[in-house]
Amino acid sequence: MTTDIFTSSAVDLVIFTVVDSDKLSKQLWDDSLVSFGPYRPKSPEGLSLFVVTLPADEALYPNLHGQRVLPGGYLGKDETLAEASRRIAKQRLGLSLNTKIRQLGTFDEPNRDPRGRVLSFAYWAMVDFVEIRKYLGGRDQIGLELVNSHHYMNTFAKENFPLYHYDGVCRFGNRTMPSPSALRGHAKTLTDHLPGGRILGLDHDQMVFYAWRALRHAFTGKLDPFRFLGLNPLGLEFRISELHEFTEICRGETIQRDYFKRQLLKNETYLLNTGKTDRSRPGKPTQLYKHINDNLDVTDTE
Amino acid sequence: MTTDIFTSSAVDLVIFTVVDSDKLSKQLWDDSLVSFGPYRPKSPEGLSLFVVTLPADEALYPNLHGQRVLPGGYLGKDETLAEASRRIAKQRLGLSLNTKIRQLGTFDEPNRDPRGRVLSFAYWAMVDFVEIRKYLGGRDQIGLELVNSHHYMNTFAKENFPLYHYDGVCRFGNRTMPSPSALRGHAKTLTDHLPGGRILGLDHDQMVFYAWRALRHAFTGKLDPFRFLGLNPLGLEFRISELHEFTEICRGETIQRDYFKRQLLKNETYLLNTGKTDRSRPGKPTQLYKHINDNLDVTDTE
DNA sequence: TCAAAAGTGTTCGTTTTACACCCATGT
DNA sequence: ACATGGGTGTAAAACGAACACTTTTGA
Repeated sequence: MTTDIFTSSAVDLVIFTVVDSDKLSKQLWDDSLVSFGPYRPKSPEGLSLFVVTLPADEALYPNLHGQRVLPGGYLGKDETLAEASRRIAKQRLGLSLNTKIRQLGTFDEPNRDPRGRVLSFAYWAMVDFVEIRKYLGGRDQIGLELVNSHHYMNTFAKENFPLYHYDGVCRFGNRTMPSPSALRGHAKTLTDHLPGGRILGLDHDQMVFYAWRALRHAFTGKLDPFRFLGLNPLGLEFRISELHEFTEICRGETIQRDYFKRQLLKNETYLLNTGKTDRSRPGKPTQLYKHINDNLDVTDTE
Repeated sequence: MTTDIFTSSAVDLVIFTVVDSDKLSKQLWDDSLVSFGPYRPKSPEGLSLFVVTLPADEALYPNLHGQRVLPGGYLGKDETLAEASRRIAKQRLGLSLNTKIRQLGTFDEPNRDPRGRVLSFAYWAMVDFVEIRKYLGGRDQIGLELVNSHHYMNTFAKENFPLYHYDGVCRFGNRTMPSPSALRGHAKTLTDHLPGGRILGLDHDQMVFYAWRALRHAFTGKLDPFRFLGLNPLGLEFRISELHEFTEICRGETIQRDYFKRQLLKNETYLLNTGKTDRSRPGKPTQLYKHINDNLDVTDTE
């Protein structure tokens, strides 16, 4: 342990995963593992973005009874923060984090942890649902908390302003566009000021929100999101429309179908047309695409 | 002191300042305080961006003899990181940091500090040159290191590719645009791979580079850079062309004069035309502008 | 025959880039 | 007169948003 006399150093992990929520309920025995808050879709809704959570440790946090938090742990003696992140994922979730992990920032509010001064180094990553699925539930009650879905975005837009007023919307917060107000800056709203209120314990809602904002980065401009994340959660071959949906959910905004495709397939894309046709869904059959790099494995820590 | 048994926690500060390098030499007795590297302008060059440095402590770092580093210090017992940053600025530089300070990230390479494992929390800010000027030189040899200037940018463009190939260029590194290569990501070059080689000791070149990238953010889109920085270094009333130059130096790229002005003065600007005419420079007299908020003081820590 | 999803043509307004020329000043 | 820096007109190109219509399938 590396607790010193005055402060402890901990690492907290924001681990995202994306899964088709229709398939989700069929694949899981116990759907209390998956928390949608008040945003459980009534009808099939396609992809949803989740974050991995655990119940708060009753011994450490008697006041947080029943609340859920992000997986975390102490920083070990001779570890780097990245190493600690992967170790903690392994120890607390059983998960081998072999995608890219990124530093989020240090959370150092003196009162952020009721036990005393704990510095938290937050890291984030996205993992494949098939990896995390094995560890859901069980003794440790590993679970998923909804971060975003089309259902959430639609509900939000109905109860507030249309989505184009925002620079991105998710259940853990949003930012309004800078232009309309004379302030000339983004105005952000976190869960404290959202109708649903806090979702996770401690300051972990903040961490999820900032991690989500970093995640949005993977989908800006001409960037290759798979390369950025070190992960392709869509499978080896996929439809453009699947990538479209994935992008919308992660960015928390809608993107025109036709424009998205045209931009994507413009010169120097990271996609390859496999030439195969997929007719697994209703409607006109589609071309399947794959990533130019067959392997996105992450070997280095950064 | 908060050194624990295994690791120390330190805060390092990347403090930027902008000054007209012509005025600079006239105002300073000893211009060895200001290091341009090989990029000292021969003729008047206008604004330059600098970072505040100190000589490395000979006692702590016998191997770094003669090298300069960022101001830093240990994290105190009951301080937040932001408080520590302001305290260290005061103690090591005499400076009251009353502009916005921002977290840069945690540097935790096990071998980054030859003394042993030291976690470094880097913060960055921009301060007014008139503030830092008082403390330059003297016993502590507080000095400035060039980060960017038109002279540097022009030299760089001559020796490499034209500036539009880059997403921003400065003496501590640059990023090439994502599009031309098939990689679909930004490719960055740090001082290790730049002809001049390392500039500061330890891993402080990295810190300056990442801080500079964050600084560039202040000048994107419709953002008000003064609000972002908590500082207006141009004086109460200034020319558009001064703001233009300030922006170019900080972003490390050129922006068209006419386009810059039109964009800036479009609806909902943060500038006010004072109606005054300035004829302090050759050429046609100019309108002077000021910021809509007379006061940019920062009261809260974040 | 119809709904669903994909593919594509076209329009329109805005943003960005570029170039050009004129203006008002001090020297 | 002219160099200097400021102001502005205008045009082309690129980009983004929107809309509509066609295509191809399964039910």
